[in-house]
Amino acid sequence: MGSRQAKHALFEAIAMMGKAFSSPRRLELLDLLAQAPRSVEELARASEQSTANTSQHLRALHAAGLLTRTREGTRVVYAFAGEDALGLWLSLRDASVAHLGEVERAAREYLGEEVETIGRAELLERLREGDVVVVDVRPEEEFAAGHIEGARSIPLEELERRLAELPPDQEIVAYCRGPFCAYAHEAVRRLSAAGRIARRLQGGWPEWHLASTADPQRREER
Amino acid sequence: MGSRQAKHALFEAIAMMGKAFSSPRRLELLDLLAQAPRSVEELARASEQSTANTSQHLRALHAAGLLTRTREGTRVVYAFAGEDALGLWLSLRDASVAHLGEVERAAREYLGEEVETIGRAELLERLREGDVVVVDVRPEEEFAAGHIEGARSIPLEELERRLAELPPDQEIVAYCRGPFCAYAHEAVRRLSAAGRIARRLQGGWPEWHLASTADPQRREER
DNA sequence: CAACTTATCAATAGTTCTATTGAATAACAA
DNA sequence: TTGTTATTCAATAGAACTATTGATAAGTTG
Repeated sequence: MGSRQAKHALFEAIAMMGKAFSSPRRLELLDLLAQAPRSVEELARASEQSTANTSQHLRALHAAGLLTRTREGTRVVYAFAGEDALGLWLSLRDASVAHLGEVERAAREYLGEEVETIGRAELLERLREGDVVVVDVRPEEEFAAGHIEGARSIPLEELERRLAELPPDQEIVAYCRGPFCAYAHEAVRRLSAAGRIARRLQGGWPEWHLASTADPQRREER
Repeated sequence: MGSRQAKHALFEAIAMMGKAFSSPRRLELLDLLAQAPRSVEELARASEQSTANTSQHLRALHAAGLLTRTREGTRVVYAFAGEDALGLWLSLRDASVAHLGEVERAAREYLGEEVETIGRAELLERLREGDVVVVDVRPEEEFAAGHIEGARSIPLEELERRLAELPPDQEIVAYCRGPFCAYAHEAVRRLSAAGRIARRLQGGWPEWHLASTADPQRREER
């Protein structure tokens, strides 16, 4: 036992996982994939980088075991490999917010002025009472890939046009991709401007989903 | 909203946290610090690298907000910055085991033959019944920095010499630094060879500690 | 103050990582 | 088969990271 070499090999192997999270480009891809599985080309377009480069990064994430890869005809679709992988990404992101001032600053810069929020617990309560409308303001495909039960899909661009669909006397809760997604912020601002009572859900679909399915605190037995 | 530049800055900032986990040397330091706070020199010795190099890596981990730094006379002591940071390291490590065959293989190689284990729930039960002895086989300083309540400290090197301290008719549970620490494996082998009934606790002190203090599933509200 | 211990800084060579380009491959359809 | 689309591969130049060395700084002790 205690062989230095074996120990080094062990840490080297674990570092592969760490390296997966060490490039901003890769993190951007993870952030997109947290919403829904996507093809290389879609991801390349969404993150504004070349297909070849996107493909390489996806390959790296796949090699680290974070993503699955499925061929669909001529396209290749990548998706998160499981809830632990998704959870790890969210934890890393949250930790960076908690510990790095830069992240907080960059987030404020990106998101603009803060709006009123509502937490998971309170929303569940209000849903039970039935006096609230939940609106998913992400693109339709992401809604289709998974959404909060009972929510209706109104992508941000269509919000003003479809305002009549929302009952004028009920509070509206908007949500989108997560804490760093600007859609819900913007939606609440526009709804308020239109005279509605609106709040933004803390977190977004991935956080909600994970909190709903989590058997809390399941650490690998070893 | 939607400024590409601001978005890139955000991911760039988050990637700082990821980069902290991308070097095997740094992971080795984190692994040591998960047991107890330590000075630069101790860490350098324990991980068999130069002081200058160790200092640089510690500086990087500190910059990522994972470690705290305290001057104590002529020494500088580093420690984990909080339970979320510790939890993040353990999650990353666990995910790498779950998803990367290399890690599993390297671990088996390093740890040698598997021994009988006991889980947290069962141990808690047995402790309540009082028919088990828990032995912490880590170095004494690590025991001093924190240990399972009711455990007694017998560092691995002293195990044979102090065998008489352990009641011969009770089952013994040994634990050490974690799933990749060879001490408990070795302790159980030696105890079995001495005719005792012994098992190894799944995980080690950091896992136990975190599971004991966790309010499960606390995601930053945003 | 001088000697000593511990830790950090600064410069650098070697290595690894990233983005880019253009070519190669896979699946499909005409 | 040929053409088309989507993805990956291979080579490469430039950027970032790592370990090493020797010098410097902070704090203690005699």
